[in-house]
Amino acid sequence: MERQTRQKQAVMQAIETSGRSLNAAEIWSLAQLEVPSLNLSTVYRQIKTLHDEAQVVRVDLPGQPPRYEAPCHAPRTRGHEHHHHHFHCTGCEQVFPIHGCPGGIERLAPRGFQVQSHDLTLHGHCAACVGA
Amino acid sequence: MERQTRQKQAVMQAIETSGRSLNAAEIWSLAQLEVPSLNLSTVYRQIKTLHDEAQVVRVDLPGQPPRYEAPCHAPRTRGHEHHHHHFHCTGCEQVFPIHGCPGGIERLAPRGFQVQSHDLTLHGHCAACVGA
DNA sequence: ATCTTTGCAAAACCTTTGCACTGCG
DNA sequence: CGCAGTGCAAAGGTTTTGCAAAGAT
Repeated sequence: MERQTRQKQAVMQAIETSGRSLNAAEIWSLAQLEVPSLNLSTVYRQIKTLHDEAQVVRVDLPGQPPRYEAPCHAPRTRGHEHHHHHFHCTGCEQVFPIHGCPGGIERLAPRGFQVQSHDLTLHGHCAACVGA
Repeated sequence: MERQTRQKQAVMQAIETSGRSLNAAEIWSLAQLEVPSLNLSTVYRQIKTLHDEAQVVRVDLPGQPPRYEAPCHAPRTRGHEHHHHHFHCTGCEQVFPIHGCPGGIERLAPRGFQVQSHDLTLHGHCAACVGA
């Protein structure tokens, strides 16, 4: 049976309250504000558990370590995660969700290929880094 | 001054003749057919050299180790690499180039964000794996 | 008291680096 | 020959795992 611990809560809360996608180290930093003794291994283990329970979604961006974010149920579609993409700021390295999606992507595949899904990542400067 | 070696030729040839994007291990396997004693470190070093010389292009797909491919000069645009994306086959794990690109991607960014570039990856089954 | 979860340290995995040797020019 | 390039082994960075101790129920 699953137990409630300060560590687990700290990890979950870090992911939920950030509003963006965090990698393991970022989650660790944030969760340590809550539980200073928190160990990185524990963060990885909690991430794995939460991911298996579909409490967090893994976000893979090209050339980057995996990030994790809280499931976004906005236009709730039968329990499915809302389809969205990500903006990667090359200034502060933070990753933000973006909600649109260009159409007609299936048409780009070579003839005979079958598209199951797609990932789109935008790179650039976030509002804060454009100003700076 | 730069020297010609069997190892360098084997690495370059593996990348050029494959017609797709290869990771370090794949390059190693292929190049070893040519030079069986080839060391993985040498492969990494040659990749780095070739990449610095713009002889190979690095391809990062979400959640995957970096791959490398020969530059595609098709619609040669003043020496620039032709802008393209990739199709990742979830069956055979191979990666293929795709040449279209959906428009209006900049419009997806949040207000105040500045888009510099983008990556698009399609996932699915390639023609061979659809048939199988 | 039981049994999951934790912290620590070691291992695993991929990539890079130090160093002496090979071999191209 | 001289020095770029190679092989090997060791080191780095990140994630995973083994194990004894801690702590939730």
